[in-house]
Amino acid sequence: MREEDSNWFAKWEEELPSPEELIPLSQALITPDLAIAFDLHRDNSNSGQPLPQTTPPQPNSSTEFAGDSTGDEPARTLKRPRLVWTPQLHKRFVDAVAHLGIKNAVPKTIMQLMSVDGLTRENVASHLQKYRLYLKRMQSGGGGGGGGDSDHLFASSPVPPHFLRQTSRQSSDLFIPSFVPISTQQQHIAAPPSQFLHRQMSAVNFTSPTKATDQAMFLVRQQSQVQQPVFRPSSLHLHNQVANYTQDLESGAKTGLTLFPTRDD
DNA sequence: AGAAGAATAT
DNA sequence: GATATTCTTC
Repeated sequence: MREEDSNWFAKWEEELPSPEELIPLSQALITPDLAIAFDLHRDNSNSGQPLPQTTPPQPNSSTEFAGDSTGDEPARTLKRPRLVWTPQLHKRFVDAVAHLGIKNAVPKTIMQLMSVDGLTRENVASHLQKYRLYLKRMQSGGGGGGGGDSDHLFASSPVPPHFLRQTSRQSSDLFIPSFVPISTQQQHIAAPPSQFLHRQMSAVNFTSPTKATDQAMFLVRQQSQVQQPVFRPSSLHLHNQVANYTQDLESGAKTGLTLFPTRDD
């Protein structure tokens, strides 16, 4: 039973740094049905590749109703399928929170930063609540243990130090959102097809050497011109390095991720 | 009124 | 256990 854990972890370490993992985040969202169908927690080796979106939960498009129009209501009163928080999606979540700072990291803002089409504030709120509990748990006694086995999802994404501050507020979080939401609304923005959209997020490198694993997760692909982050803690300068997350948004595809691959607007 | 957060429910 | 939904408070 536990062997599996060791296994996937070991495997994880070796296979993580592959470019595949670093490239596209275009498929951050998977429909629950799909997730279940493909049995997600199988192997992340190919998680970089967009999942085969062959069977979207397309409710219905034909929908011929004999006299009743209540059936075809694209309204918002429809029940969305359960959201599955994949490691990719969670990563995006953590990034957003990290760059907003704990203070500004509220569901709405996080949601906007993530700019995932279909993602609701409630989705984020729920996840945030759980994530906070995880952080708290980690502060209590998780530090030594290094992590339980019940938080695989959260463990899949490194936790910025700012999240784990002492139980007291040192100097609050003086974080300046170094970048603006892709779109205030939930519309897709037109992106130059031939242009890479590198959303550069700045964050401090965590000093917790959980092994090369963590580093692998920092999508440090290239550090050509690292734009000095806007935020600059003039005061205490921790001995942390400034790593830059580079979120590769799909080039040429929809800039905003979408929960629902099939859309007919 | 609307959003955040905690408490519950599925 | 993971998400959703409800409830309370701001």
